[in-house]
Amino acid sequence: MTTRRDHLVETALKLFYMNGFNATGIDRILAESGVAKMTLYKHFRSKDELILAALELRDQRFRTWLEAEIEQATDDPEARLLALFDALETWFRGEAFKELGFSGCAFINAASEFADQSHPAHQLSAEHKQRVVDYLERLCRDAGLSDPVGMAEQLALLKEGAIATAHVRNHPDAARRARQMAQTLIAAARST
Amino acid sequence: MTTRRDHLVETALKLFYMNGFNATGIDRILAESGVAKMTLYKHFRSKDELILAALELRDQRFRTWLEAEIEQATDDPEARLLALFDALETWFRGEAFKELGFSGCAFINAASEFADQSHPAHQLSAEHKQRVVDYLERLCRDAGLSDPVGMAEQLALLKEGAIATAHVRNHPDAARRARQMAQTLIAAARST
DNA sequence: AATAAAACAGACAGGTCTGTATAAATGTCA
DNA sequence: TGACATTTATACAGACCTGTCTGTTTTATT
Repeated sequence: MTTRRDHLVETALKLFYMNGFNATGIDRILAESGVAKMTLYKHFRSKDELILAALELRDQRFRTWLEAEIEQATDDPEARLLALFDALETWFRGEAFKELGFSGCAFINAASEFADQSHPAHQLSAEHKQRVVDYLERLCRDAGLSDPVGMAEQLALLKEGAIATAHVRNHPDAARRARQMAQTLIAAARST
Repeated sequence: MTTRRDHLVETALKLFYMNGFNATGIDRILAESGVAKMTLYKHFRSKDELILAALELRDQRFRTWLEAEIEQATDDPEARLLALFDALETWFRGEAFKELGFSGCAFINAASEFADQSHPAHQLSAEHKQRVVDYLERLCRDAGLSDPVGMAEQLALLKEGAIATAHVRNHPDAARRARQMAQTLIAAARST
């Protein structure tokens, strides 16, 4: 029965994502979740460990959501590459994770706050990004593209650019622009 | 003679950029700069104001550097669009702002820590991004592209994607990939 | 050299932070 | 019901934070 621990991580993720890691105190997480402080420190050795648990939850949740969104959009392998950007747009508009809204990418945010490359949270963020690239590579392979690795990296780069643009400048339509660019790039890759 | 104030803002920018805004205490900035606390509060009403001053300095410095880098690279208007990504690569490799190294984009970082869109630091970040887009639009116009506004937005999106990728995943070669993508997209735009 | 402005050092207040200690309350399961 | 583990409430330590206050020293101007 880890329901107490889970509830804690859930609340932590929400507050960390919406207000930042350093700016969110433990007391706030405890108050919001209704969990006692000693319970937190029974499950986690430190706040840092809680942060890591929250990011791991986010990684799992986000990738599950993204893959489902893409795969239920269409069966056509090439159309799935574009469906990525449709998914992004619903995310940017706050329709994906209703209780969280959209505050950029939790992992870009983590890498910002924990700038040191060797920090566990930064490393975990890099791993998350890599996992997404790996998934995109699979999609590119399914679409029969000649350079699935390269195209996956291209799509990932467009995705990161769209996220940053949507967040910093509050331009959710960056997803549509990225989609258009992806279309052009895929067409160019196909004709080689 | 604002040399004392300038030195303070300079030190603040360095520490904020390398270690984050919330994680950097005022005492550290004072110790590193050798400025007394009362001097800080004579020039700024609060830490937030110091943060804004540091970001304004960064905006000015970064854009000056970027424009110089592009304009001294070549006189060919179209080649300048690609020179953007060469500049990014030297930045990612830590050769641009020697004393700062590379810790991502200060404005993406600021938007991460101050997630609220109405926060002055977030707004200033959005303005910085917009100014860069405006500059790129000028370059696109000089290159005689048919849709300078749209292409500037595309290049900016590639730039943001490259920055995020270079920082989070520690992939400075993202600049080169973005350059390649830009080339393809420009070619596609020219042939319409 | 005299006067005014600026920067200095350092203590301090009041608050917040993480993490620990203690003891009461709650729930679980035999 | 009784034994046991988990969670709770609350107080606390020690560190750090921002911002203020006081008084001294340095710097600039005339």
